Amino acid sequence: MLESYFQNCMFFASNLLNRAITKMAEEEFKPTGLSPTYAFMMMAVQEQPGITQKELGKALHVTPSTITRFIEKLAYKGLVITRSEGKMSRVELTTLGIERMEVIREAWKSLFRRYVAILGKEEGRNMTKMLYDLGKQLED
Amino acid sequence: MLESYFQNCMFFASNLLNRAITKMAEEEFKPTGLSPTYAFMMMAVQEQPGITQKELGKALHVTPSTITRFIEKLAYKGLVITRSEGKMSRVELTTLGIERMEVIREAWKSLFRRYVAILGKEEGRNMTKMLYDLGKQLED
DNA sequence: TATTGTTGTTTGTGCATGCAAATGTATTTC
DNA sequence: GAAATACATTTGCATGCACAAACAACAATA
Repeated sequence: MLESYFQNCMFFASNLLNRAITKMAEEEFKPTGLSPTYAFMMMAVQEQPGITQKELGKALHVTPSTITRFIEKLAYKGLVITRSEGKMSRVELTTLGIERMEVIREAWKSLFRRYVAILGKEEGRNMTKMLYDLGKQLED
Repeated sequence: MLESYFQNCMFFASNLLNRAITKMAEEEFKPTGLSPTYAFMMMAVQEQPGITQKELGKALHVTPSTITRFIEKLAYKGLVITRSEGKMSRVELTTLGIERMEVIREAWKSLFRRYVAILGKEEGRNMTKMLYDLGKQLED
């Protein structure tokens, strides 16, 4: 059958998984009014106020251009402000942004709970670690 | 540190991995002139000539709209033709398409070899299966 | 201090992909 | 057999994201 034909291709399998988890994440983050990556960006900024865009990119594994635009949008929504310092631009949360963090944290937990409900706590943790390590191994 | 803060989120880990393997796949499929998903579509069509777009979507786990557009593009490149049969549209390879399959198969093997070189054969297979099963579990 | 190189950010552009609504075709029901 | 329903495809629209080139600030060197 056709499906089994692709089953043993890692690109294919990873795509499948990624679409599934992304969909889940999008649903869970819906109450925050942000899509997951934006929300993670907010968390990173809260965790390290005044963080540089470069650092953000490193932390979230996204490209500088993506960071620029995401931050732009978050700023437009009034959730962060940037202050440019020499050639770099530092980001922090606004009070509105800080307020919003509550829902975001909650959504994060929900996402976690949701896949743990399917996989079990142990398995969820293991799989996550595995994915992370695998990703690290494959990226140069 | 910030990175470790996100390491145990599955959405995050899956994204990391997916970007890594996608990049790899794109590189390996470059000689085919197609990006990986198009190439897989070609393979699926070859495997089951006259396949319906619905079936294609099922096999590749992509949305009907995506299929429509991909097929459109492949048809535009002269690699497939579609013949509409009632409400559905069947796809098959053109001779040009069939010729192209050689490079595609080769690229597919290269991709495989490439991650096997990093992970080992056994591990590569295991990981792929794991990803696939995980994806299946998480998608409803 | 003018030049050259390095590094962080931004902008232009392009693509994969999904969702929701529209369209066209088949099937059922009355 | 006309109307309603179901199903496959297409279209309109939006979004996330990357790459490459441009830009801006800083550092080093001659």
